[in-house]
Amino acid sequence: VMILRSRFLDARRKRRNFSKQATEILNEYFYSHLSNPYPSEEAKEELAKKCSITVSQVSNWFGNKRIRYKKNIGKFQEEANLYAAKTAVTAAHAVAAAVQNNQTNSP
Amino acid sequence: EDKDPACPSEPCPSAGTAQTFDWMRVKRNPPKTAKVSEYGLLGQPNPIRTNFTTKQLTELEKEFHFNKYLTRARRVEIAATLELNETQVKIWFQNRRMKQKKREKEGLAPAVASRSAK
DNA sequence: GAAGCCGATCAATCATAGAA
DNA sequence: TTTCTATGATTGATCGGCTT
Repeated sequence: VMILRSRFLDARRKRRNFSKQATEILNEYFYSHLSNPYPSEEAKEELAKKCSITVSQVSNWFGNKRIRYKKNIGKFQEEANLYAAKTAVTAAHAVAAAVQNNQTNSP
Repeated sequence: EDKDPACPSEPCPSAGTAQTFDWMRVKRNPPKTAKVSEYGLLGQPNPIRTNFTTKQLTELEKEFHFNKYLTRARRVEIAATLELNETQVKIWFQNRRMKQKKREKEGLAPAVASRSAK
């Protein structure tokens, strides 16, 4: 039959998931730019370096993420809140550190 | 069920403000490759994304190896031979060139050596 | 002013990795 | 192990911008 669907047995067969931290970095960027999750070429290169993946892989990741996110926003709500909180905590730490440093220098 | 954007300027941390931005509303127009089938009859307006056969892809690939760009005449020829629109052939070559460029850019010096495999 | 190209993206699908 | 879901990659086709 039409078993010709053997799409030349692409290279997608040997797919490898990205590292936990790479996904972490990508998601942080995605959710902190949820209003416009379209990283520039420069931003993609930076993300690629941080994640130890190629620029194309970064593009693929954002392409898939955007499509899948808008396909079912509800499904990503929990994840969205998670990263929103994470960035908030990071910001809080920065402020706390600044305050701490300020007090230490004020006898 | 949508949430009324009650607090647009106030970053209330505990509330999951899942706003919908413009990029989430983007919709692509369906492919103009409608091409009502010859004897279709089935209420299939248009299969949307055409699935090229192995034969068609092989011929296109062969032609690409010969010429990265097509002339109008050649395009008409190929389209007729492979039973595709001129547009489909044109688009295929465009995509193929992009693919070629991508491969050249990446398949060149992986930077970090990988001579530890095998 | 329509037509082709480029670069980015979309959207559907494939094939596999991983969870259940 | 088998089934189902999450995810990276591929690709025909679209969108906007620019050139011919």
